[in-house]
Amino acid sequence: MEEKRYLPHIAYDSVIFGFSGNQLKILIMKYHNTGLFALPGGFVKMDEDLNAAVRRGLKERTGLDNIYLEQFYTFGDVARYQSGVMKTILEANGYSVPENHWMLDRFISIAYYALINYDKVVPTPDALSDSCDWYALDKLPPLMQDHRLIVEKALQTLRDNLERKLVGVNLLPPLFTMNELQKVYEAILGEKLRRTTFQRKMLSLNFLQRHDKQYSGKAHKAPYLYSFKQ
Amino acid sequence: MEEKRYLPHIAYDSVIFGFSGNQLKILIMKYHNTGLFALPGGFVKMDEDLNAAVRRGLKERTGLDNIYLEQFYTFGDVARYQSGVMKTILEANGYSVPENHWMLDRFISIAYYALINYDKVVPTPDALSDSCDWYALDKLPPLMQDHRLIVEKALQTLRDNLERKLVGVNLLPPLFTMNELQKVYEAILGEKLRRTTFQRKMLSLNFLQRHDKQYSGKAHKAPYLYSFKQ
DNA sequence: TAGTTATTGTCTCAATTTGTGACAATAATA
DNA sequence: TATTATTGTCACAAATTGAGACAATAACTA
Repeated sequence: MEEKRYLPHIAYDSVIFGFSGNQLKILIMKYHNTGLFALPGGFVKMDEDLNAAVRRGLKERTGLDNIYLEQFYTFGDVARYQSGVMKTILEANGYSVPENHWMLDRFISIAYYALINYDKVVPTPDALSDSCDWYALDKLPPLMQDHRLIVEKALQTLRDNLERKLVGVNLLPPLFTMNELQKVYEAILGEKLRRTTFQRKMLSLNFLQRHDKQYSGKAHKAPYLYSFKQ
Repeated sequence: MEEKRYLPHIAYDSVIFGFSGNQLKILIMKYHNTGLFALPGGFVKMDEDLNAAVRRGLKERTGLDNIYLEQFYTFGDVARYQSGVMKTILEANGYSVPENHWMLDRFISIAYYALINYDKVVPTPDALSDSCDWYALDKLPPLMQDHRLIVEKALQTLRDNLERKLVGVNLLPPLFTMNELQKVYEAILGEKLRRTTFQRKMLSLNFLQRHDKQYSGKAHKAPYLYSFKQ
């Protein structure tokens, strides 16, 4: 936490989405000895691109490179600045915090969301936290500061983008069935979709490559596997 | 330009769209004695909400409150920081600039676009610039730093949002004809639209309130005037 | 081995939306 | 009174989407 290395007043927060058990989940950090839950976030080094800083943090939390990442909003209200919270966290970790410590200042935060393959992730806490875990969106713990709002805006943006881009595939492994893709869409949109209409729509977009069938061992017809073209 | 009053490293830029002569235009500042053109922008006071700072700047440049405003991206690459440019501008205005002046630091910039009624605006330069003028999008002067990129991303976002929200009306006066609205859409999308389809679409959205006809003095049927509901 | 079960791929038809042109209505002009 | 330019609306075709039907099939059951 060397003071001079980071841009003051500037932070980022990331809403990292994964898909498991037919549910949309996100990664949440829990800070040492405080009961405080927060989104994974961090600071930008003096000579580092903003996007690079976020990818660096993502790599540390998930072990993954080349993550689908999108910036969606910058939160800049004065009210989000509560120096007491940061002080609590730092002191719970044994730091003695001078009044004018840079981490107690007001921050604006650039928020990103990421879509990753749940199975590939090894959630990893940082120095200040004792866990980094998946939480289903409807079972989030109380989050510190305005992080709840950030999550909601991330989900809203993801929904909006889902209809324009084919981002849903980033939550799945390279090969997936049409039904799995539909479940992802249903989890994101929060509504049931019609099987035939969904399949027709997806295929008409010409972004899916069909592969061999997947024999699941279940007593029914085996579905095709698909991958995302390009 | 009192140093302590602004958050360091943080700026905003605004792409202010207006509609005139069937063209989309934006406001561009020209700095004193430098030949440099730039987007209107500014800094955030220590105790000021980010959005409030942008509205404050908008008010100064246009004279307007209650502007339709949307944040669309935060630019945070290291490469956008060119201390030489800022130094040139400051020195051309007679400031003597110490090496470590806060305005020469690296900045990240939160970019917004605004939609306003062209006729209501009184473009007003700031202390460092000698003009603030409308430029058609296809006749922009060379812009400093990455401002060209910011404009392009603003236009892209505006296009994307046009299909989801009914933002186009913000570029028109309170009462407008269907044809005027169509011209706005065509200017934003950069393509001709079909009259009947456009009219049917707009009316089906149920956001338009029909008023009396507008007698223009032209030799043809007078069109209805519309306003935006709510 | 033949029937059963659950799910899948595909097809069909209806309903809705969009593309395209036609045409009468109308405000000012000649 | 005819002409002109544009508008509001309608009609029909084309395309897309909604909703269900049904045969195909992988594994299980008996």
